[in-house]
Amino acid sequence: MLVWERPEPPERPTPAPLSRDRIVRAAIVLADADGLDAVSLRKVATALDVGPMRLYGYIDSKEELLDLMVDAVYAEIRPAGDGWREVLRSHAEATRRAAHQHEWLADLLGGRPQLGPNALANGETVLTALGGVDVDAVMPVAGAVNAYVTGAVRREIAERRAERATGMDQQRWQASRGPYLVRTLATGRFPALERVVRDAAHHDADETFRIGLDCLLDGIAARIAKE
Amino acid sequence: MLVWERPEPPERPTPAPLSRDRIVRAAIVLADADGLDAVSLRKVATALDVGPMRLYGYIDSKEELLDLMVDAVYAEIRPAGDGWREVLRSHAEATRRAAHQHEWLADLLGGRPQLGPNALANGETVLTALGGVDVDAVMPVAGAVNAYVTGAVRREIAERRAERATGMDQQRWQASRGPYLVRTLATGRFPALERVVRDAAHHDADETFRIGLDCLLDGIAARIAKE
DNA sequence: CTCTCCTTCGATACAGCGTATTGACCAATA
DNA sequence: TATTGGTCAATACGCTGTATCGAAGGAGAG
Repeated sequence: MLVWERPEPPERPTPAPLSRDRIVRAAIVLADADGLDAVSLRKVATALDVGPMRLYGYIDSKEELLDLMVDAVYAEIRPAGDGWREVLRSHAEATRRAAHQHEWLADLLGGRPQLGPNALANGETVLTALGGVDVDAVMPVAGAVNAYVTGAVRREIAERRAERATGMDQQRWQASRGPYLVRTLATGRFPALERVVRDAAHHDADETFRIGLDCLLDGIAARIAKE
Repeated sequence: MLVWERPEPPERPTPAPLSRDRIVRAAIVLADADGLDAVSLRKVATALDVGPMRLYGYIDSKEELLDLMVDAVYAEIRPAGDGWREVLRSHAEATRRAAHQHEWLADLLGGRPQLGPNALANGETVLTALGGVDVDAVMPVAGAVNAYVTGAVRREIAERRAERATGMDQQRWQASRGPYLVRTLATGRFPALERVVRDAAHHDADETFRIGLDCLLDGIAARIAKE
């Protein structure tokens, strides 16, 4: 059969060039836009114009993808400063900033040991800054700051989401949590809570985070100086 | 047709008596045994000998079930002691103990605002203990302890799981994380990390938790005393 | 150069998920 | 007794992560 009447070979779809980097980037775009629940291997694959199982050439499971996402964010967290205290604070605040930019990070923080290269590099920077400190105290101290950051960020993001959820349709505000809390406090069963809500100054999220962090750093300074 | 040859009416299955309490208990049993992933509305329903949709009479969504589970655990956390410091420490350690008993709690801690009656009662107890403290400092201080506990517990449980996962089949140990870390440290790219791993005393989980908590409480004491 | 085998890869398929829909059933009313 | 209204749970939908397996492509032998 002549070329002219012979159909072209079936258009072999150019296999989209793939890499962990492209996959992770696509996943992060999805997560930034619509939260972690929006990250499914199928959606990531679709975004890359690829079948879902293609991804399994690059990762073994979805958990690994999430690990890669977290490590990718750690690349943006570069603590800096002079002396252990400044570096620890910088690390804490950079992590918090990253979580503001990628709220889904709050869902993952502390969920699995982070052993990716960027997380390790981050740890290295922090531990280097603690080089002058008694070596036995280094891990617990760095760990404590990490723990505080994890917990504080998670709570902050959780609250932000709750507010957003109730604020979205204000007509449903009536059925939502604000009035529930007001009603509950009004029962008088929680006088201490009530007092604080009524009388205390309202610190914003930045202040609250900084106050807790300062307390922790003060306590660490005292402990380090003691030795 | 005579009674004798007439069949009995179809056995109407006695509707299993249900309640939020029974549902939550069943869910907790599942989660304790096989982790949060093992908690599906279907499995909970099956455990109660009931169709999945029956549950929606008692809860509106799975998230609500998880909220109820967390609040049920808060019922077991009763901080006690004399003075704010003892109560805060008691709260922290009781929460940690609860997470040891219910590892899935670590997955949920800090994930959503806890407004259940037991969580509120818990907060009330803590805030009462902080009654003598400057009212403006109470929330940030209690929040900081909560944040630390959340983060520390999450990391601890995450590490415990990782160890368990690699320890389970020790033949696969070779392909697992331990050697990866050894190899990575051996590259020399992380000298500070290496130094700490090599030279530092290894605190166990109890000590590590306590050290961080002590730092935080020391810092809080200093801040409170200042005013 | 051709044929065969082996490996690689991704489409299909599966088991399970949360929950919207809807049809059936029961009790109360006309 | 007939009808209607409301309640409740069985079915069904769209989605998930990933095991399986058939097909296609490359390498090696005749």
